[in-house]
Amino acid sequence: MILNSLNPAQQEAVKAPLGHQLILAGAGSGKTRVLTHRVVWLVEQEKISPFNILAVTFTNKAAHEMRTRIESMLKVPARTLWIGTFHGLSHRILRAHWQQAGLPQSFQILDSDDQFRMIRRVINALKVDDDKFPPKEAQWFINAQKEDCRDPGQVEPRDYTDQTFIKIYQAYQDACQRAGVVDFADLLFKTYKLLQTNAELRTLYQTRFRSILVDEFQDTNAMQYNWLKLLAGEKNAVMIVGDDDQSIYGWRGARIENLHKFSIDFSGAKVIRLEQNYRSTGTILKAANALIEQNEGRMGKELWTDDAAGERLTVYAAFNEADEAFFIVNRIRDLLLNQHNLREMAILYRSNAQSRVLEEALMQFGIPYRVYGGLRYFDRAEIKDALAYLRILANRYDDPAFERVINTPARGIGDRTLSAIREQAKATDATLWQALEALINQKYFSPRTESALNAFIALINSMAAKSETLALNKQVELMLNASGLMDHYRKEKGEKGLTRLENLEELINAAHQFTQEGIQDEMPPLAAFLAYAALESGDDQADTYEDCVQLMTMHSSKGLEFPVVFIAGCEEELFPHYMSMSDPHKLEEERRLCYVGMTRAMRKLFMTYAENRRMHGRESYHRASRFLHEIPAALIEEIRFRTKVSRPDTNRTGYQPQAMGRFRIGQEVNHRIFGDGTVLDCEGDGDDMKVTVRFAKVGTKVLVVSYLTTK
DNA sequence: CGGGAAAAGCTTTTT
DNA sequence: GCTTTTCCCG
Repeated sequence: MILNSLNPAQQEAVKAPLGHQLILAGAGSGKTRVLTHRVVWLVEQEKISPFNILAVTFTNKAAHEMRTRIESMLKVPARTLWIGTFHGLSHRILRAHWQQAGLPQSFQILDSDDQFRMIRRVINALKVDDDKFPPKEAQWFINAQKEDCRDPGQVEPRDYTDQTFIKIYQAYQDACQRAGVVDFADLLFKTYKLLQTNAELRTLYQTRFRSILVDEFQDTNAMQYNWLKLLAGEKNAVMIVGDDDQSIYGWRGARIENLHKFSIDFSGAKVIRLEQNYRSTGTILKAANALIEQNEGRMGKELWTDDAAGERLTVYAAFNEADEAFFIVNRIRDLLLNQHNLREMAILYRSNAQSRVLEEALMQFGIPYRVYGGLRYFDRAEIKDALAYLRILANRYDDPAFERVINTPARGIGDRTLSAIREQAKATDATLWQALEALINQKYFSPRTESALNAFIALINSMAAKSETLALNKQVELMLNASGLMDHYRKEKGEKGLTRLENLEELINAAHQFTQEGIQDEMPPLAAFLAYAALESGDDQADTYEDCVQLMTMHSSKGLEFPVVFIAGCEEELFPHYMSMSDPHKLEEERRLCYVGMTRAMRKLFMTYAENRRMHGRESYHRASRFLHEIPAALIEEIRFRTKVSRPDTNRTGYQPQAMGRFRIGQEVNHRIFGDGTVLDCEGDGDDMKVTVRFAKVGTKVLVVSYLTTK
């Protein structure tokens, strides 16, 4: 094994004796290399079998990447090595011991949308006022309780509101149990409870995993911490890798203090700091260090580099969001002329809503771009419909699937019928399918409704019978046609229907591909495919080969790097976000987010803000973000076209707002026919000047100035 | 049952 | 304000 490609701190981490280790790994310090080398070291030097190693990550992407790297470095096969997400690993354990966990063998996983619908149904069934107890808040409450390992009976109600939420939590758990479904938090919680109560299984896993490695530890929540502690037991060695300065998921339950707790709970834990950065220029690191120093209670860490200082950061003060977008686009065009590829550039922002203006500007200049973090494939409505059919084929009692499928496509089963079924289910503590059968036996429905319902039951049963012996992809194909889903979406007019059809057809391919690659242990193919869809719904979406500008939130940029980074919207109220400004802890998290954004940049970092921005329909004026003021002025080159008049230069391809006469980018204008609008771009001068204007009512148009009046 | 109008959100996201 | 969801009616 070759270790001389690693620096001393990295080597220390890789070669550390078997015991607890806390690796504080700064941004761009090569933590994935350390983790993968460590696993190889354990196998080759410590002679630990891959069978005895467990590596835990947060995302499937990270898990896949780690496995690929380790397998390419190891000489022995690593199939027995467990690498996965907390959820994936828990799922695997629950599948193996479904009986002991009190689950049906065919149990299915609810995603957050399914969970939401289920909770909404429970609230209605309990006749609780959903204005006072919105499903969203109930969902939040339930997940927060689970993250702290509390069953409904273990929650201490502080007031009447809590009592009602506890009632909803209890009813929701009962409904899940009857339907044989578990939500994401349940995967971990049930595994935790299983190992806690079942000494035999606990010993089995504790004996097996002699060495445990956890990535991105600052993102763990309370339950994940307990889960890990339980699995580690008294004897096993645990190495965690994390960075307190990059903790940006506090709002979804991540506990930054888990990093501090680790050194106490896991006795003798040694702290190793990886501070040498291999990504950014000295200037970028200096700026990021200065920013993060403003936070209190840090574990302490300062990134440094052997690299040159590089260029100063560019800060641009824009009039408004359109001006900001055009500044960025102009810079991208400049960079293109300077041998940069589009894929080397990223535009980062605080919230997704900011992408629209940026997209419009990019589009106007014909610059290809890619927005990350849209709707994922397995989250699309048509795909969820199809999956719901598959789920009900596997398990008739899957209530969320039943609700989705019962009248999609429309087959004459209306709301009234459905509420009768729900009432019956509630009254007899049964699943919807059971309630439906009971009501038919009681001759409850009108003949017309009854025949529609019988047709539905027959459809599901016949699909199940027919598809039993088929290969997975043929099962999917049969279901899509027999259910009428294909016909349903074929009828939908326009581009939308066509895309949906394509998506459905793609599902057949996905199923086919899944069986080809399928190494899914003992699980039946259909159950395995459904679990895959719920747990691993495509973060492999990135076609990095396409050369285009990358647009994403700073949250989704974590772990990535780009030669050129633009951070847009560096204004008070937007970044830090107004929802996070009053709480010092939230404010510090915003600062860490800024730190994450800045440390994505390898060579050049731009930070821009708009003095005037339309937010929630209002024009609002904001000052530059405090984060900009926390960066030493010497590291910044500020551009402010309105106060610093630059000489007109016709050779310049960059931004020239001074040469625009009466109109400038961002100006509000009025047109006799098109109404009010905003100037997006100007070309030429005098009366021949052409102006691109986005009108509120009719969209974007290019006009000659004489038809416009300033506002 | 589907379309249009009214109403309700409106930070960040993975599993 | 703009977009998504819900609600109501033909």
